[in-house]
Amino acid sequence: MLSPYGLDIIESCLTCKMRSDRIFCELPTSALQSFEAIKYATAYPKGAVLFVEGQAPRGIFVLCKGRVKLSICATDGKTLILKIAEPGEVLGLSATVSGKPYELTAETIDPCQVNFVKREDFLHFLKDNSEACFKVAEQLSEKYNNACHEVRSLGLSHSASEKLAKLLLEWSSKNGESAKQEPRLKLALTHEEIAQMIGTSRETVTRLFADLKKRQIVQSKGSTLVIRNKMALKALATNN
Amino acid sequence: MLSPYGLDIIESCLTCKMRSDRIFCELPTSALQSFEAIKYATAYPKGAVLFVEGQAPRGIFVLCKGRVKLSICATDGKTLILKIAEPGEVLGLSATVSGKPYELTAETIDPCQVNFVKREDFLHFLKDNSEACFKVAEQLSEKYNNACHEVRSLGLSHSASEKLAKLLLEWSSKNGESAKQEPRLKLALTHEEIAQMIGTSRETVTRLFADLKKRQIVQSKGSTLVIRNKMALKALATNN
DNA sequence: CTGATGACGTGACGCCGGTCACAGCGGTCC
DNA sequence: GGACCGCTGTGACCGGCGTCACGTCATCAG
Repeated sequence: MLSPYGLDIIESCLTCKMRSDRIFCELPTSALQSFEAIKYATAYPKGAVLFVEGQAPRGIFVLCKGRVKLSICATDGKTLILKIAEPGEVLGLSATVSGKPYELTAETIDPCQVNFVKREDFLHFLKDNSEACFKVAEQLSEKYNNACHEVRSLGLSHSASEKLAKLLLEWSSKNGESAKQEPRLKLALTHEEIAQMIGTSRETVTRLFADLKKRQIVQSKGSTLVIRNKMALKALATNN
Repeated sequence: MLSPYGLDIIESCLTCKMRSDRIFCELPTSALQSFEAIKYATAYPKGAVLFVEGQAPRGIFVLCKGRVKLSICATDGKTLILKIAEPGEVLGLSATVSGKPYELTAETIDPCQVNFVKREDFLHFLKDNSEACFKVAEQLSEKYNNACHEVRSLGLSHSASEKLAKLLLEWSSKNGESAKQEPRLKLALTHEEIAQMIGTSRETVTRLFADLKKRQIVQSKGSTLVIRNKMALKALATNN
């Protein structure tokens, strides 16, 4: 088995060990087999661009391994990071279904393994597999839901500190850490990128972190962040 | 035919004159008939609330006549209007498909005719009608697309004037007015509501309009607004 | 006619946060 | 080692806009 970019390639969806909570994974074997026939298993290095906003949709990208940064970008270069996609997510789905241009840009931030399916093939696949079609609807609902949360965070927050607090709480709830008294999380992003996630400037993020540390709400040990006062952080996230 | 709230009720989807660009309208007759069997034709007065964000999804609301305000709301009462839905739109679709709570609030701003379908019935309908299922996926893609535009507008704009200019251009492009040299549009919303659409305060909207008038970019005649300098407005929408 | 109500208009004030500028501080590559 | 580069930390400045306060105008009930 060749392994470009240091990845262990998952050869077949039928034998994939992750077949649990993934999208096209719980399909009947016959459907999975026809999916198998139209997919292209591909690998990308860190920093590769899967698609760019505004492009005509070529097809879907099922992320099997690695993380992908999803962002939108203004004409002046200002960037907003919407999400860091994790394995199991389907990227470019809505554009592929509707035929409209990709509405955001997808760029790998790890070496990634991706199953690509051409739009034409995918649409035929959906016509023939009503279960898959329903799963697509579910997945799109999920994405819409996320987008609504993003809108809420961007549109209804009063301050940058509120948005940062929300982001930290959201991150801590993704690992099993949220239940703990003092959740820990890895800060895999730079201040610049965090700023782009909450729509503010790099300097502001630096200052906000300094403030949180001074007020003993968080504490950083290298690249891990410990939330020492969860209540205070929640208060910041709901007030202003 | 009874007509509550001054509406002419469209009795059947099969004979509906609007069967063109609507969602469930281009289905084969057999599918339309089973849709007919599960839908409840209902009517609402102005100001009625179809559903509230956070509620468990009861089902979908197909808007046949009238307009519906879609908004999200913060704990402190601050409101963000996402969209004014027009006839043909399906409301509550994503929540009904995913089973998660409605992510926004829908409130009529005209007397409205609505076809309601219970979640359970609707899911069965989708299982049996793969074409309908695909249409749902298309519709959800559309909604996702809209949400992305909203995120872009909220997250990447530098100023309130930029967002207002974007909104006015968007409105003028909805009627056939956009091609004209000096497009006209009806201002059906109050300054307060416009403020809630672009995430700013009522006073700011008033001031922005005053400024646009002073600079001869727009001109108001009663409740209609004339865009006198489209170029300048576009410049405002892209710059800062 | 009069009071109430709701939308619009406008000045004053203050603060959040964007921007610029620069200073430490690891890494990495010759 | 030195040079370079990307990230982080901080101070100074100031402009946009949220907020408060108040005034005007149209509509409407009685």
